[in-house]
Amino acid sequence: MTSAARIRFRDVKSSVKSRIHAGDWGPGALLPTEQALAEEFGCARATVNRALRELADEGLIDRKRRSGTRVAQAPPRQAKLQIDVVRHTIESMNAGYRYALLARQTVPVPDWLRGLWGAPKGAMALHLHCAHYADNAPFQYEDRWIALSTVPAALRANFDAVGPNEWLLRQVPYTTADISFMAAGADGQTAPFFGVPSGHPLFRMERVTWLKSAPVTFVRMTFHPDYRMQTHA
Amino acid sequence: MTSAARIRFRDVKSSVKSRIHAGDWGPGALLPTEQALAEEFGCARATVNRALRELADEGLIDRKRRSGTRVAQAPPRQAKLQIDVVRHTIESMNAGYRYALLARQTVPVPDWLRGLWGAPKGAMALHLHCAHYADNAPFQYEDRWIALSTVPAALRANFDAVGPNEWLLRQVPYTTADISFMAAGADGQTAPFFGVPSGHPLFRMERVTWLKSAPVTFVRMTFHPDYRMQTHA
DNA sequence: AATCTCAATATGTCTATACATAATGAGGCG
DNA sequence: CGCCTCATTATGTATAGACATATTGAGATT
Repeated sequence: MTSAARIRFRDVKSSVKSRIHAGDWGPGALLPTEQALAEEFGCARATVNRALRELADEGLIDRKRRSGTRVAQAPPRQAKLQIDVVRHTIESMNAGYRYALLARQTVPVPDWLRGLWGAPKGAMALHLHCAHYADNAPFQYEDRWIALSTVPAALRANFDAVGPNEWLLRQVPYTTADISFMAAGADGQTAPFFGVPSGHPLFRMERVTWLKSAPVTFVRMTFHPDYRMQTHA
Repeated sequence: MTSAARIRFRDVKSSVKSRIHAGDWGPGALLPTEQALAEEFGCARATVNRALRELADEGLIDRKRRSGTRVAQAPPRQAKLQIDVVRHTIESMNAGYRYALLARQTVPVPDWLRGLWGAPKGAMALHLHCAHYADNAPFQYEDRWIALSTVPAALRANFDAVGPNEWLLRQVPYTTADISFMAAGADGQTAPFFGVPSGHPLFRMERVTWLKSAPVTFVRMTFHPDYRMQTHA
């Protein structure tokens, strides 16, 4: 029969992982060397190396040259969030998506935003207010600022059909961003939009976006009262 | 002098990445084969393979056997959150950490939690209320449920010194969890704790935890009014 | 025109070997 | 005793070569 199917790095990886989960090696314990594991599994050291490297990426083990490989002290509690375009979020709920541009204004960048962006005095921005509906129920209120120094094309863009988020994704695809989440009370714009009293708790996400180090956009997304953001896998 | 320093996979990776960022290859574009890139960079195919594999892990490119490697259509907007133990969060702000157990009760698992956990009727739980302070200012209110069927040792544990989160991490280190974030109004417990009026918006995180498929714990963590959760690099 | 078969192809993985690099600890020296 | 030096060691990375595997497009068959 298949005397011993060729070992794959996935087998080594899952085998080591389950031994850790089973408690064979407790937190802080020193694992055998790659050499030793390679002999035990009957494979090349490179195969063990790849397995252990991926486990280290996942945060399950810590590796240090010369010292060896140890089980991580604190198991990783890291959450991955998939930040989708609102339209996709809504469509994946099998709901109808509708979008409306509520207001549009070209203004000097206010001081608080100049600080966030690191923009010079006198910089100009396009300020938009947008509404996103799921099956005609208000879903998200978008308060968007676009840095005209970096994205001047925004002035000539018509945001009636396509929302600024999707438009920006096409214009400047590869950006870096800082995201934060918080609770906020419904204000003069969001309270009437969602039909809740002023001060009502709403989930909010803010994102600052740069292209290299040039400011691109700042957006404050406020969600409907029952919204929950969940970790994804 | 150094005629041509040996190429490393990091060099290949960053070179390909910057070409994509620069727009040399737009979204959807087909990249050269590993073979071709290896010749261009003067290195082995395995080196190019590792570079491209990592870029694919980051979501920047899509790879398919025989079809080749393409620049991803939608640039990845994924956020990684580092969920730390509260004590670490507070200590890393250079603030003094203080913890207090407010209430402790053994009760049958309520229906809403039985649903979340998939627990049988009549299961028992330990229900705790805890307070976490940063420099004596209220920081987080913890409403904790522990499944006694899976973690019976919790009955004999003394949660006066060590909080249930850290205690559980030591008892059952390797678990899977579902995390969600939301906004909540201050209630009978949290409003007096934080000194805000009832209904005041507060950021909340809930986590359901299993060991394999056995329920371990459910926790509802409500944060102080100014709390923001931020993405971490 | 529709479907089926098969060879070509790009990525996926493994091996054996080699050298690079960081960290450690032992031994020597002041 | 404290400090420096250096060999040792485990991981980190590169290479050439090989085989595995999914997918596709072309050509053959229906």
